[in-house]
Amino acid sequence: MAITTKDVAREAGVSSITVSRTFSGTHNVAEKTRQKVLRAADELGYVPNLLARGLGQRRSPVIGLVVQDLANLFYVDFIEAVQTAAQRQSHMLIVSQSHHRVDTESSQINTLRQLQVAGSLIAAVHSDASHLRVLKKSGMPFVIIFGRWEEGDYVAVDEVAAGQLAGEHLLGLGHRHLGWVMSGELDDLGCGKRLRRQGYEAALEERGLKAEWSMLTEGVTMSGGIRAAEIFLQRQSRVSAVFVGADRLALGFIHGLLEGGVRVPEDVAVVGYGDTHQTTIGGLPLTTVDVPKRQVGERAVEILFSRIGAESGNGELQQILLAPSLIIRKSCGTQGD
Amino acid sequence: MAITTKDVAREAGVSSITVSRTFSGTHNVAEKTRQKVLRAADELGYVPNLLARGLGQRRSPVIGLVVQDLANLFYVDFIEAVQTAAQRQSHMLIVSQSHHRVDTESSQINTLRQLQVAGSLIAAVHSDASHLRVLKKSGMPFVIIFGRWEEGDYVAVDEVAAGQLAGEHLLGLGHRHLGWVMSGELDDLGCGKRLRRQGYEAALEERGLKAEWSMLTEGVTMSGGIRAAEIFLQRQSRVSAVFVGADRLALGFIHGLLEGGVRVPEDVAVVGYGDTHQTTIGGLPLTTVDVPKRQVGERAVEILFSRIGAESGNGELQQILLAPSLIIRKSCGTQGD
DNA sequence: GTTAACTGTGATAGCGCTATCATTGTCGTG
DNA sequence: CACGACAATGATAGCGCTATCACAGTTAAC
Repeated sequence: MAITTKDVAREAGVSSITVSRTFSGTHNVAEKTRQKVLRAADELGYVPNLLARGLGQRRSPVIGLVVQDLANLFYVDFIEAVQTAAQRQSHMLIVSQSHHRVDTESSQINTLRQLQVAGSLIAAVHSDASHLRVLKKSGMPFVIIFGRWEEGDYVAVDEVAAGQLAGEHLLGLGHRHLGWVMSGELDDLGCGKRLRRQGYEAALEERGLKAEWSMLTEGVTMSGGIRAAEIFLQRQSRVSAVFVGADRLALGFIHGLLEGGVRVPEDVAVVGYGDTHQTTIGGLPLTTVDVPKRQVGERAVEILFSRIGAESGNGELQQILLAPSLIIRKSCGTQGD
Repeated sequence: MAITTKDVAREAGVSSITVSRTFSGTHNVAEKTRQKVLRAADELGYVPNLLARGLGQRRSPVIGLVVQDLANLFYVDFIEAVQTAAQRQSHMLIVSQSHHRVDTESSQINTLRQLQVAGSLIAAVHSDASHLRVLKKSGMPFVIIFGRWEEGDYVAVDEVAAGQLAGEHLLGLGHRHLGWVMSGELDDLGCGKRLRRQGYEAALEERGLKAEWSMLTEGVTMSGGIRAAEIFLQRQSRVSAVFVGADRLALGFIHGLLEGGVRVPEDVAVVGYGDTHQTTIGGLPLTTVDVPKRQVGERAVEILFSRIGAESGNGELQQILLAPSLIIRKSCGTQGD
């Protein structure tokens, strides 16, 4: 039913291979022939079938992306960057979500393999990476993002530096009684949360201090943050500054504090992490550790295509750590205040 | 190189078709045979090749989505809903962006066709829909979203109602000198912006009023809104309430007003449109017309799959208009104020 | 016991493209 | 002008799967 290279070939008075070559651009075709073919194709409404092409080449011009949750604003700019970078390489982008579950992640990856995508970007859920090993053996190129997996390529954020940035900022503002809140969910790959915390605690230690209060939440939702604030308030501690390891959590936390009659930043300063577009709560813009999300996407795609282009196996691992930066808004006050 | 049905067949002592049927689930296979096949497949590490399957069936288990700009927060929840709905139907989702250009949109659609996707969702840029007609002829099912195209299926928002909602809210608060700001960019398909404006003006007319100030901006960026505010301020008009046809624009507009020393909502009330996660500026949460974005996604996918399932051509057009709703926050004050 | 309906399996033939090998012609060089 | 280098095109085969047709075996119905 569909119009094929053969139909176009007949119309143009050439062979089907010439038509194929005209459209794939992999071989020289004389300009005159090219024109004939294009005219014939246009006349017939020919559209190349990329599945057929892909079948022969064992891959389709598509890359896959697996993130935890597409509704998370954290990923918005990242995805835009990835799509744009993919498009520049004439590849389409499939997005899917793992919903923080290893089994879902694994099945998404599997489907991508079945679709013969050229490669994938994976925001892996968990440090249990047996399915990644399987994937690696399969030969499909992939790059881990926002997480570290020492056995393969990754582009991640220097989480230790992120924690330090937060800690040093708070210390610099004169706080001496510090705490933290972190999601206690399933470990992310490479234990980013733990590293973030370590960086934070390292900053404190440098001044001979220790976190005086801490808490692990379930999930990274606003309501998780609110609950954390409730618990914080019950303790009536003298803690005056808190690093909250995710913006949504931080916003919830601030909300909870404000509701509880605690002033932010006057009574308690709060630093978030991620910078996720949702920057303000109760009129208070959040000071947070920003992650270069677009850059992560661009670098990851770059690495991915270098793998796709190359013959399998060769090349050393590309393991990139990008530096976070601090965005000072109002939730910690400022030195001048 | 890759493991094929044939390899599995040999290992399991059946024919390759039986293997195929075991994995595609389209025919009965005796439980005992099934087990044998699955065991053999597992042993060999067999993964079905969906390109090959797709080649025969002329479509792949993928649907496409074309939006204007993936970085626009407006689409976040929508995309999440679409991905989830697609996944429920065992389809992957390709996302791409048109960057507000008809030619880009057209080429994205074309690529989707080449990939033999089962169907597409298109947030069409423009009322010039010749490429949509071509697409329709090609037989690939598609549903227009956030826009109206009378020649095909669509799921859109009742823009007139949205404008009315905004107008009535402002009128209800006692405002009598009203204005509006709207993106003057390329028309969206079905002229949503114009309808929104019409609804707004209809609400005013009902009270015998007219918009006393209006402006078209380029693009829907914050800076566009800021520029609009500058121009608004130069006019020194007595306008006390403005409907701004996009949230980003509205936030910029408010920002510009505040910078110019105008109080919001005391001096000027502002209603936005879209409700895009970015809800607050200068400590002021935006009152806005909300659009049921997730619902649009779910309905659109539903319609799309009904087309994919059906034999071509039959069935009447599905043209859905969903009702917007008003989210009252603070940028208009409230009756009580 | 015959017909009919249904279940489970197989053989064959492509789906539309391109890798591979082969062929023809064209040009420059000594 | 003979030779090799290269450019342009073609013929063939096959990528891995399933639609299609075919057929044996089983069960049900009258």
